[in-house]
Amino acid sequence: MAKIRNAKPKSSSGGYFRLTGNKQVADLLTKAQSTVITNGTELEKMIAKRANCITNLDEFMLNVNSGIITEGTYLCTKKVAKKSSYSLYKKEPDFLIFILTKTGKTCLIIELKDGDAFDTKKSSSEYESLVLYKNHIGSLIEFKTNYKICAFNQLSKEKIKQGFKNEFTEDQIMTGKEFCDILSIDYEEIVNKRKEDAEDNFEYFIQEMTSIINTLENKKTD
DNA sequence: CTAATGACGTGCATACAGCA
DNA sequence: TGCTGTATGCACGTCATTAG
Repeated sequence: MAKIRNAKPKSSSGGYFRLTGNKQVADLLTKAQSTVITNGTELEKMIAKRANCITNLDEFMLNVNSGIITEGTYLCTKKVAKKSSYSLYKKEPDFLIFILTKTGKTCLIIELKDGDAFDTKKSSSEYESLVLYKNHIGSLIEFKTNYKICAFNQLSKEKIKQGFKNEFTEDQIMTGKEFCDILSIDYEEIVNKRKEDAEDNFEYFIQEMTSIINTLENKKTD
């Protein structure tokens, strides 16, 4: 759950205090910033929890190579990939998806983005990292490898493409819905759960601001 | 002139190594 | 073993410079 009211920032909020000159406001902004970060990692966790996950990539590959695993769709998290022999100097993508059918084996390298607006300045380096990893793992496994960028909250591929300054072609772009469909998990359910958080965050934020305003008013009439 | 870009800065979370 | 510092990833921002 990514809720501002539950955020417990560890580092100090000096920057926001400099910005506002009010400790209560600064603390609230710090908690909000903390929650933005949490929300991103939370999304990865929500996906991993609902998908068919691999817990050991090396073991999985052995099972594939020895014919024990022949079919199915499997999700490999960054953490699991990092611990495997397929790790690439801490430059793992967010997810790997392995799709095995009777006709072939595919590995999708996924970079997941929360939100629909991007850090446009980093799109080219994101791209290079994906290509790098594709070449790396592609040379090690007998899968057809492909990289995809996924914008979880943007339904329009054209907008995603634009957001990344056309660094990716349309078939390298995935929406959150497509991503979830591949993994057979419920996109709407995840989106709705996050909307609940948003409602709570709105209420909490307004409530806190109101309370700050009230204390200021009271000081005035003292 | 405007849009894009690179370098840099601020804040926070998390994983992990190294230490006591 | 548990704690702490460090590296990394992510979101968002400024400023100066460059490309068109």
